[in-house]
Amino acid sequence: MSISSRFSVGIHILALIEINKNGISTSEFLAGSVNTNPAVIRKIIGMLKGAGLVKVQPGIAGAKLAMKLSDITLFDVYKAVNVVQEKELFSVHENPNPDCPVGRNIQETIVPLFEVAQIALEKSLGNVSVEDVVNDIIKKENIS
Amino acid sequence: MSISSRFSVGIHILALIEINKNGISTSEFLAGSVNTNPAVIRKIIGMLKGAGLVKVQPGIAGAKLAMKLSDITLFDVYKAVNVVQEKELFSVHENPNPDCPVGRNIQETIVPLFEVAQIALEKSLGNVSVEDVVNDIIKKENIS
DNA sequence: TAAACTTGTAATAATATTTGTTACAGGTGT
DNA sequence: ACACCTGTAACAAATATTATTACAAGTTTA
Ligand code: FES
Ligand code: FES
Repeated sequence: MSISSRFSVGIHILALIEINKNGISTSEFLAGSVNTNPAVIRKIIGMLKGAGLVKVQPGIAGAKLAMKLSDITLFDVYKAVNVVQEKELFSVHENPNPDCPVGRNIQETIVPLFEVAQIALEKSLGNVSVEDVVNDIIKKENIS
Repeated sequence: MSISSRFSVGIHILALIEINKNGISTSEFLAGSVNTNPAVIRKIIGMLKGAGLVKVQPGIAGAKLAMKLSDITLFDVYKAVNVVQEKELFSVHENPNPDCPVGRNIQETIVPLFEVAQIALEKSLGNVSVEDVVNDIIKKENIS
């Protein structure tokens, strides 16, 4: 199992809008960089827009950032593109046997533990901004 | 996306072997409690055995614990059942465009950040033992 | 106003992953 | 010999992910 690449693509999109800020970032342009279909990009941009991270308008070419990149954390992107439902990073087997002491309690016991772990993950994502990502890309470009 | 329930089933199996320690925990017995097919249980038990968490022998009915439950953390189970590959909790889109400054750097930039988050998750799982799970189940049973 | 281009969105297809099922070889104990 | 178990592989079914195609509706510009 792996968390959908929608997340990494979302980060990619935001970073590229920034780096291409003097140009026009259409879904086709972005798709060329990510190497996927423009419709995929439009769907993800729609999600980023829903979360207030970008501005786009039907008919008008190009997406723009709606916030400072330093205010957008990876956690914001992660939530925006909806790759993991709340409390559902780990799936738990359904319908355990209610006649078994373990079966009738395992879910209630395990779910909160899984939740703590999920929150630890998400907290970590919250410590990094997309600006950090862009700066790292710029640094890597300058060195090489 | 969700992490395979093999993980929760693995925890369930260990807990049930403990609670049924005076009985014989065959794959059929365990399957009845988890509510799945015995072959699924045998496959998972095989993984737990590979990690040294349980003892089973071909032909001999029943699985036994190979370690003290207090020494088995949820992280141990998680690794044993192989629900997430190392560094691959998050998938990253492949083949980004090497002619784009973002495309040619995004992977190298993002992967370490994802890794930090994954480790935070795993560290959290390492803080809880299967014994804690069993104790919680027992507590819940006694109250109700 | 028409043509050219865009976004938003849905329907569909292709692919991959997860889970369950069936079957059976080979081990063990009665 | 028989009944029972584990280990394992092959297969099937159910889900989820990603890509593709198509088109309505908005915008620009010529
Ligand atoms: S059914 Fe999950 S522990 Fe018994
Ligand atoms: S950022 Fe992923 S291809 Fe440009």
